[in-house]
Order: sequence, then structure tokens, then C-alpha cells
Amino acid sequence: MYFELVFDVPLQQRFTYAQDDKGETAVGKRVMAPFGRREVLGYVIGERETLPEGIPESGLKKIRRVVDKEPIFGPDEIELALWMASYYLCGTGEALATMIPSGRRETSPESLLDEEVQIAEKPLDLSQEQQLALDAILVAGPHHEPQGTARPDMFYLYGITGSGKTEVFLRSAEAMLAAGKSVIYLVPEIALTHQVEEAVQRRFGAVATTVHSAMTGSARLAEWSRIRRGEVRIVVGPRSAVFAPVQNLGLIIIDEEHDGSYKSGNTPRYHARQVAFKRCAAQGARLVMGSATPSAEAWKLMEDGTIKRLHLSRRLSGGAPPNIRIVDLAGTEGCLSNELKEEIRETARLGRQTILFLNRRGFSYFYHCRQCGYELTCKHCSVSLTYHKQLGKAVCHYCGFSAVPPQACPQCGSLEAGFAGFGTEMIEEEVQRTFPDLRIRRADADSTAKKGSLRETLDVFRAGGIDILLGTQMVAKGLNFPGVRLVGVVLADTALHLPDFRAAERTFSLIVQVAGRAGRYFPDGRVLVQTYRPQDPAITYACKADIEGFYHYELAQRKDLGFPPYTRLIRITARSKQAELADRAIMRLTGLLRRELPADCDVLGPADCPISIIAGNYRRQLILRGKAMAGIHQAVKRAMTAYDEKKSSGVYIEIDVDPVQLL
DNA sequence: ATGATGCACACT
DNA sequence: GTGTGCATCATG
Repeated sequence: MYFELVFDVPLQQRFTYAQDDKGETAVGKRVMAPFGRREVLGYVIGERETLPEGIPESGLKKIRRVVDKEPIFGPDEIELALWMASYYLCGTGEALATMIPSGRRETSPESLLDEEVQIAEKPLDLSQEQQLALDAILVAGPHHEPQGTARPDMFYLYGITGSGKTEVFLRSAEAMLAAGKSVIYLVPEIALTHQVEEAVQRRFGAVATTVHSAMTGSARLAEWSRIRRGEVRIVVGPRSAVFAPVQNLGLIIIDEEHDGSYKSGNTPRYHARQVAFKRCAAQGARLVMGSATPSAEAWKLMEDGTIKRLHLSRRLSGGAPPNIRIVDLAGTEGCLSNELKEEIRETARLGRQTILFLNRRGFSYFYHCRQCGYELTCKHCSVSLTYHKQLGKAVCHYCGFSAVPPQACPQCGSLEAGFAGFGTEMIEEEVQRTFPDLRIRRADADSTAKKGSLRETLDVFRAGGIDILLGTQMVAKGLNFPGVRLVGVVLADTALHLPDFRAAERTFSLIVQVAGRAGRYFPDGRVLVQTYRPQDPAITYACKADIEGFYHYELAQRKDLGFPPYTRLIRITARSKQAELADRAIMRLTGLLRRELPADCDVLGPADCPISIIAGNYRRQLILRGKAMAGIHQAVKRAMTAYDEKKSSGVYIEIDVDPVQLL
């Protein structure tokens, strides 16, 4: 009997080994085996009676040592890893190492914020809408499922903050547990985890667990084993929890489905939603997602009827949605409009507090006109052009198109046009200068480098020791400050200028989420949204709270421009210490890909990456686009094989299937 | 990924 | 004639 191993290397290959001396080797265990010139950890994913072609008995090596007493992964995990390797174009061992704890650990930015999700210890009474949603999810009972069907049953709880999604999630979970099934409850990396975790623990007790990244390798492995043995039947956690080896999976919940943290930033660059879909299909489980601002992908699937939409339209506690005002920044000196200044003053006069949302710190300088708001965009891709100082040109990071930025605004002729963007520091300075008598604090990733300082800032704020809190999106999630009267979004269109076709979706989502939370806690308060693009649909739909209108518009847009969900993308980046090497590699790849690409597919680029140099590495990218994944997938596989046969060293190629951030 | 190997040019 | 550096190769 021989065993097939895979290792945590970017190879799809499996390697055949002979049994260890003690005869403890078995499929599903980790072993130490000589691989190349060293001894490394391998995963046993199969056994066989005969040697593969071309491998003589003498060329065979023996497994040295078996690490696990009992198998720690089974056929389901192996199947999933094989799928991940082929879908995300990574090594099988890399996929397994990502799934199993203590392998390559995913380090996530530690969050210090608590989400203000309110969860009752005991089941709450459901509203009629909630009850209907729950019934739909549980219809036909959680038993007889069509195993291995191509499509799992999928549902989407679509509803504003405070409409009671969490309670429906918990009830669904409860029903599954009662039917002897297991549940995975995914939450975004930031914020939410802790509260949901506690609630689930309280509600379901010892049968529940959380897999957080703070756990050490061995603790996580122990937890993993408990889950595998069926001692734990509901698992709460961030994206990696989608791999939890629960017995008899009945349901996967994805809370805040639109959240970007469900997509992994390193190889394999999987999306938890996609993996969840795959697992549910393989095991006949249900998939329930929820958000007030679904991803465009999810929305389209709802429109198609692939995902069943369950609308929670009412806020349980009642209360009017907040009053949102759009403020046109055109002609404003600096970054605070008169309206916003006045509201801040008024708020301070009333002894209340203000929160100002800043854009993420801007590397992004976009060309726009201060007079009329005109903006320079790529005529092929309709994304903003980014200014390149060295070149003195505005460049598109999708297709490489570049233009010399005009001196005067092409639309109105004003000379008040050029590249600009607000930096955090700039805003802080201006706020400080305008309101010297008010107490101002910043709470963002930069000023929070010191551990616990965000926590402290927020405590002080809550206690009323700060008048104006300046924060990034990280603060958006935790708006439960009773003293707040005013929320200002300093520049709502920041994301709109990022060279990304998802810009509108992000902008929309941010405003709706901010407004939703604002309304929940201070119905008497106001929300001011400053923008250079008061007419931009992403902003107007958000401020009108016309969710459906936005998706209708945005999907039409995506269809026109040929972006997801109407097409599928694969992004390939080449990075190298030497610019020419990266250039040459990406050019060669482009050539190879063009040859392999079916007719209904195209290549965008190659172009410099939006951040073209990181840590001394020059980065070039190209984006493959196709009607279906199969075509571009196949092309990449073939092109990479050809590329690898004559690859240049010093160049690293990275493949991102279904990229979310095109940065 | 990573360590081994082979070939280029350099230097005691 | 040996030494340092990097491209190339194979991993059972």
C-alpha cells in the first residue's frame, strides 16, 4: 500500500510514498516526509495499490513520522481542497494548509470594536416578516435534502439595520440543531465577532464554539478536533470558519454578506461565500446570507431567483429613518462646508457630540474640477484615472490608457481643476483650526497603532470627554454613542475615485450603513453627506434610501461595461524588484493568454498596479475577463503551464480568481 | 516554496 | 584553480 501526499507548496501534484515503519500512516493524517532535500509536513490525501507511471520502486521514499494519532481531515475536506486548488489555481497542499489550523495561519487585523448587535438571551417573539422569513428558510424541514445537487437552497435576509436579521439567523440555527444538523455562522472579520459569539454561546451553550484568530495553533487544532468529533455543532467565526469540519452540515449563515473581509488576501485567495456555496452544494445544506446592502452579485442572483429574497422591511423598534442631507462641496474652500460647520457648532452648543467620517487615507489623487465637479475617467473602463507624478500623466489601472491631464476643466473651462484628495491629517488640521475650543480626537488605524488606544479613545468619547470624533470606516460599525447628534461624511465620494468598478457599490454601502446605524441610535440627529458629486447615483440613491433603485441602476451599469456579475474576472499580477523583469513577464503572459483565450473573453491591460511599487517591488497586472469562468480559467491554466516552462526568476506571479479589490 | 545544481565571471 | 551569484531545475 502506498500513500499520496501533498505539501504546502504551489504544486497541484501529489507525491507517492511508502508506509512509515510503524504502519501508522492513514488518509487524513499529517505526516513528516522527505521532500526534495528536506523533511516537511505533508498531508495524506489518498492511498493506492500500485506505483504511478515512471516511478520505480527504488525511487520511492518512506514516510518518516506520523504526526496525528487520528485523522484530522476526511473525504469532504480533501474534496474541498481539490476543488479550491483547481478553482483558485493554487497548490492542493496550500489549500489544505489554509483549511486546517496551525498550518499557514491567517493573520487578521485585530479589531477592538464591539458591534452593537442586540441579541436577546432567550428567543424573542418574531414579527410577521421575520416569521415568514424563518418559515421560508426552514420549509420542507431540515431533513431530506438532495445531496450533492448543483445548487444549494439559498436565501437572503435583506433588510436595514435593526430589522431583526440576527434573530432569524439564530432561530434558523436553532431549528437545524434541533434536527441534529450543524451550523456555521460567518461574521465579518471586524467588529461583529465578539457579540455574536457571546450571544450564540449563551443561547446554545456548550454545543457552540468560536474560532477566532487570537487562538494559538494548538488551541485551534483542539477546537477543530472537537468540531470534527461532533461535540460542537455550531461554529461562529470569520471567513476561515467556513472550513470548520462540522458533522452533518445543515446550514451556513453569512452575516453582512457584502463585507470585503470574506475574501482572503493571500493565497489561496478564496471567497468564503464561494466556499460556503460549494460546501452547501456538496452536503445538501442551506445557505442563508444577510445584509442591508447586498453585493451586486448577490442582488443579481436574487433577481434571477437563484437566491430567495426575504425582505425585512421594518425596523423592529420603529423610529423614523434618519434625515440625510447631501451637501455639494463645489466651491468650498478646504473640506468643511458651511452647512457642516454650522451643524457642528449647533451640536456643540446643545452639548452633544459629532462624528466625522474620513475617507481612508488617500494615496488616490483624482482629477476633478472644483467648479463643476467634472472628473477625468478612462473612456474604455469608466474608472477614475490616477495621477502618476513621475510620468506627469493620468493613468488607467485597468487597461493602461493614459492621458495628459488638461490644464483647464474640459467641461466648464475653469482653471480650478486638477488632482486633489483630502488626507486625514489635512482634515484634522482644518477641524482643529475651525473649532479651536472643541475637543477633537482621531480614531483610525494610524493613530491606533498603540494597542488599546482606540478602545480608550472610544471610552473617553462615550463618557463625553470628546466633542468631535474623527474616524474611518472602523468607527462606522460602532455607533452606539448616545451623546451623538451629528454624523458627517466628510467626502462620500472617496471610494468613487478609486480605480475599481465596485466603487459605486462601496460608496452606496458605506452611506447606507452609516445612516442606518445613525438612525438607530439618535433619531433626532442628522446625517450630512458631503460630496463633489451630489448627482452621483451611488450617493443620491443612498441618501434617498432607495436601495432597489440603486441596484437597478448599478446592475445596468455593470452590464453595459461588461463587469461582474455579468462577466467573471481573473487578475494576474507580476512583481519583481526590477521593473523591466515585471514588464517582460507580464507582456509574455499577455501574449500566452491571448493565444489561449476563447472569443468571448478579453484581456484588460497589462497596466501598472494602482500601487505600482510596494516594498521595492514593481507590480504589473492584467485582468482577464470572460462571460463564464470556465473559459478564462482554462486559458490561465494553459498559459501558466507554458509560462512555467520558461519562467524568469526574480518574478513572482500571483493569480486572483474573482478579485474583489482591484488594488 | 525551497534547496541543489550548474554555469558565468572574478580573483588569490 | 577555487570562489560568489544567480538562473534553472526537481521535489515520489
